[in-house]
Amino acid sequence: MAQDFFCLHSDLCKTLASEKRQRILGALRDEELTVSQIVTATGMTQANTSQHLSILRAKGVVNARRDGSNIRYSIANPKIIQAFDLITEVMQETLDAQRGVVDGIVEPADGRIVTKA
Amino acid sequence: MAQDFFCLHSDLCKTLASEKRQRILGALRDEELTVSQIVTATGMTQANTSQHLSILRAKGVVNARRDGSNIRYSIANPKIIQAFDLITEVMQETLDAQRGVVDGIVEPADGRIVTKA
DNA sequence: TGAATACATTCACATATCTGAATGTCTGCA
DNA sequence: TGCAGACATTCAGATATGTGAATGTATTCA
Repeated sequence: MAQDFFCLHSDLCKTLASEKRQRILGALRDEELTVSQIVTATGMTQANTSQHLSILRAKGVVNARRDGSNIRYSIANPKIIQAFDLITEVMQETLDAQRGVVDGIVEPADGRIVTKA
Repeated sequence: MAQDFFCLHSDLCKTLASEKRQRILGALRDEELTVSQIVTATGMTQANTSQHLSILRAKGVVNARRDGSNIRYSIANPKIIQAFDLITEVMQETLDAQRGVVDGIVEPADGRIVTKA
């Protein structure tokens, strides 16, 4: 694997790993939206929304097309939604596991790594 | 969707969005490894490896079990690998698209958003 | 019990990222 | 051409994150 593979990979991950940008992607999940609509949907300020859209655009995560005085954004690659959903599943399963739900086994809540038989 | 959903979600993403942690996950991809083995595989220092393993452990991304004087790490949920691979695909397709490969259409290289017919 | 190995943690500092405020640019319309 | 609406960008301060150095803890073995 190329030496900078992980760098590119984590770079894309970093782009996705922002609460605000996730909110934007959540809003764009099913439809193309203008910036104003994204602002309304996310409750963020216009300037901050633009900043994050700029980052998403630069990384090729979203597409932008001008439509009159509006600019309409959409998610560039449907696999991003798939990845998003996969992370959601992992998150849910991890939360369950941390609650000790699986097999009814409860691990020590502190960070200790215990010795097992 | 719950208000802190995106927070939890991006939190997990942030955990994955580190070049070093990705290198660790890459090493753990197919096998359980001791810390020493991870250090060798990644070329990172022992202390730094431990720091990142600690973060991965805290977020439930990896499992740790003691085996004698060693501690063996493994990836907690195979879906993390799936997500990893999905991101890889998106990354590859985005790079191709940015090179203007798709449909032979080359977009302006600067950040401009042009008006289309 | 003491030394050695394997690993974890803490601290202080450097670096990156996020944010709001202010301002700039583009488009449509009068 | 001038104004208004829609959106982007820049800047500076705040906050978060990553890093090496030093040190601590647990386990094995003599």
